[in-house]
Amino acid sequence: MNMNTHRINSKSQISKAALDLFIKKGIKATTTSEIAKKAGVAEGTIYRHFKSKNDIASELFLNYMDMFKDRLSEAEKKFNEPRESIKKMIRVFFEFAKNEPKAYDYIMAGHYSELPKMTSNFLKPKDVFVNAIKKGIAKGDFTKMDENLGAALVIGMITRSILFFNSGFIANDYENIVSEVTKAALKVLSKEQPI
Amino acid sequence: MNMNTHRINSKSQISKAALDLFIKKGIKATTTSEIAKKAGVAEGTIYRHFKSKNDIASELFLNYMDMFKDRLSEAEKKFNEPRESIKKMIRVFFEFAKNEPKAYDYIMAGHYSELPKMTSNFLKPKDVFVNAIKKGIAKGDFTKMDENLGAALVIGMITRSILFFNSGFIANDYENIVSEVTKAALKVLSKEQPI
Amino acid sequence: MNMNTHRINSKSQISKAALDLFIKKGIKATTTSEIAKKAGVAEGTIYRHFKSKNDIASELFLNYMDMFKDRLSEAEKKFNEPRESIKKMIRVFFEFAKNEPKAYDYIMAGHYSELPKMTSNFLKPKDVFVNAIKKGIAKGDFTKMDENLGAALVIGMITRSILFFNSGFIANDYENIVSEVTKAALKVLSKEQPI
Amino acid sequence: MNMNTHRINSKSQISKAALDLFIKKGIKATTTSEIAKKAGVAEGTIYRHFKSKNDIASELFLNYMDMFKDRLSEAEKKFNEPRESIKKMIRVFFEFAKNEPKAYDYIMAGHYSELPKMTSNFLKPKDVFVNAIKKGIAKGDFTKMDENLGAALVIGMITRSILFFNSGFIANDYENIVSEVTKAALKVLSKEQPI
DNA sequence: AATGAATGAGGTTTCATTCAT
DNA sequence: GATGAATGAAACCTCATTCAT
Repeated sequence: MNMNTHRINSKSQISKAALDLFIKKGIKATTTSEIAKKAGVAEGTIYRHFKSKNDIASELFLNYMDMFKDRLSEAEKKFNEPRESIKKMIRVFFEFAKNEPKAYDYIMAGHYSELPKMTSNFLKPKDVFVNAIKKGIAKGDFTKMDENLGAALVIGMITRSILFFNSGFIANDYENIVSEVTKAALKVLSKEQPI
Repeated sequence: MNMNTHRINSKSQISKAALDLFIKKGIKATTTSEIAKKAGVAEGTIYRHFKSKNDIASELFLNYMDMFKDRLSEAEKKFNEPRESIKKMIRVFFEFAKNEPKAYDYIMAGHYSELPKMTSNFLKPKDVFVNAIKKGIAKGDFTKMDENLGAALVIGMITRSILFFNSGFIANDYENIVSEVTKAALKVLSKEQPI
Repeated sequence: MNMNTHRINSKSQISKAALDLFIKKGIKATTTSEIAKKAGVAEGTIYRHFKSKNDIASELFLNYMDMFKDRLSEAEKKFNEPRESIKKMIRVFFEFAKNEPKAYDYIMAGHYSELPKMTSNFLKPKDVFVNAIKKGIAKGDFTKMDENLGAALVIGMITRSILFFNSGFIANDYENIVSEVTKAALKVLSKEQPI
Repeated sequence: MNMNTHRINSKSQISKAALDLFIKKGIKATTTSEIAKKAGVAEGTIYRHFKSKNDIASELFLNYMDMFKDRLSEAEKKFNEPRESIKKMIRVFFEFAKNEPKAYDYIMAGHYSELPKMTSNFLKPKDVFVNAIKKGIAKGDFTKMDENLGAALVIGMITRSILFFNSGFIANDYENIVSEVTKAALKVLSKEQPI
């Protein structure tokens, strides 16, 4: 009997199981026993791969947050034109929510607030927006405003739209929503009325 | 020794203490012992006023959500002009966040998702926005769009701005932010560029 | 407002309520709050009349046990003829079960075993049977046997029959059962076949 | 320190400890802490083997009741002659009380009445007696009577005798009591006077 | 005498973590 | 690496009793 047959990667099984449960019930409300059962491993096995339950939660959060921020960063850097950067970032935001729904939900749910202290002196996704907006203002493409407020407005529109869409409140199809949100964001940021 | 016998109002002490802790740590992560200590009562006293810890959380959520929705409803009904309704609702939103910061935080934090099932077939705050937007579109004041998407855009801008403001990201003063958000919301909803 | 209007006798209300509940759920499982509610008094009132919850249980047990034993004693003393004594005692036993069903159930349920220590150096009901049987043997009316065993046989038949009857297992009517049990008891005790 | 790690059989230790305590004090009055201490395990260990304290009580009751009923059934089936069946059943009853005194006490104490609801639509021990008596009446060996009443009389004599014997009221030796009770039971059931 | 809010000890249960295998 | 029984601290909750009114 090959003990490793179906145990190619216990760690990733555990991560996946934990992610699902953390999203659904929160970190505190998820038990190690549930994680183990869902991952198909023994409870003790969790502790060969993670220091503690919170450790799983932290690792997941940090990884996904980083991944998300990197995708936004890439999008931003792709264009010199701030308007194009913003457009691309909005699309990437929506795409991330669509293609990595669990990662997205976990990041957004804010369950990490249950963690002791997520020291967050690293670059955050919002900072990528702030940068792009700052550039746009400097270039004269965007109307003068506090760039953090600008980021709040744009990110707020995106996230709430995704939330409402996922809740089934909005009938429009996905592409349509992306384009509506993009239009709205540019309206808000632009000096001149976009056509 | 019996300092709390016939305390003016044990129930409200408990509610207040629980609210603070629920916001800070979530419902599950808050212990009844912490609530009791903070409220200055014995742990058993909690159960003379509430059926369970979750019961406190539910009552708080339902009460505050109702209060919030009522204030928005009032604001909406005050004007015939949808644009004026929206303006007032945005102000009321910000005002609620400022004057009842704990109620606001609790509602927004989404900790109630830890509760068994908050059956929410009652009128939600977003529905008040949806109504006003629908009216505005009918009247020709607002551009044609899915009214739920419109609500998502407006509410998203408001909530994210409040979040960023409370996090200290935005330097602008409060009044300024309210007016910027209002301007942006009308830009997004309007057919014609507002002056 | 006359406060005493419906409070003629709090103590007996409490006793009655407690008896019902003790029978149904046992002493430990009955709460003072339930007793108070059922008795229509405040929880604190219980402690004006009884030292403790167990005190109610003891008082009830002692009172009813005494009452029961006295009725049996009376029955026994009424006749010189042991056979007649036994007949009467069996009838009194059944009658007690019928007329004071709660007292009977409480005594029989054995819930008093939950009490700290029911010191039982008083005369017990079984001793009345033992006496009558001893006399009958001395007189030559009853067959020679350990008088305690005789009492066990007779009491066993009575109590089990009542139990089965109250459980709805036996279709016969009450009178019939009394007479059948009496006949059986005499059969068991008698030297000669009773006619 | 970890003296109990991989103890031979924690579950049976817990069962045994619980049985003793349930008999002595009742289910409700027995605490999980007492059970754990007596079983030599940690309190939490109880819950690896049982869903709840009541679960232990139910399992014990169901198991022992079944075991008891099976032994009676076997005894009944061993003979075609109803008189022989009854004789054997009485002996088996006494033997069970002697050899499995705790199981017997637990079944008889009626503490299971503290359990939520022991749905008892399974075959009960008394039904085995009812069957044998019915057969005896049909065969003309036993006098005509309600077979449930007959079972009540016989079971009553047995159980009360055992109770009195265990309480030290009866001086006779065990064998003697069994034979006296058997004689009495046949007297009660038989048409003709047994010699 | 009566009330009932408050108490707090103690009950049952949960669960992250350990460790012998 | 993996297991899973056992642990025990700590969680939630109950309830007999007290005491200011």
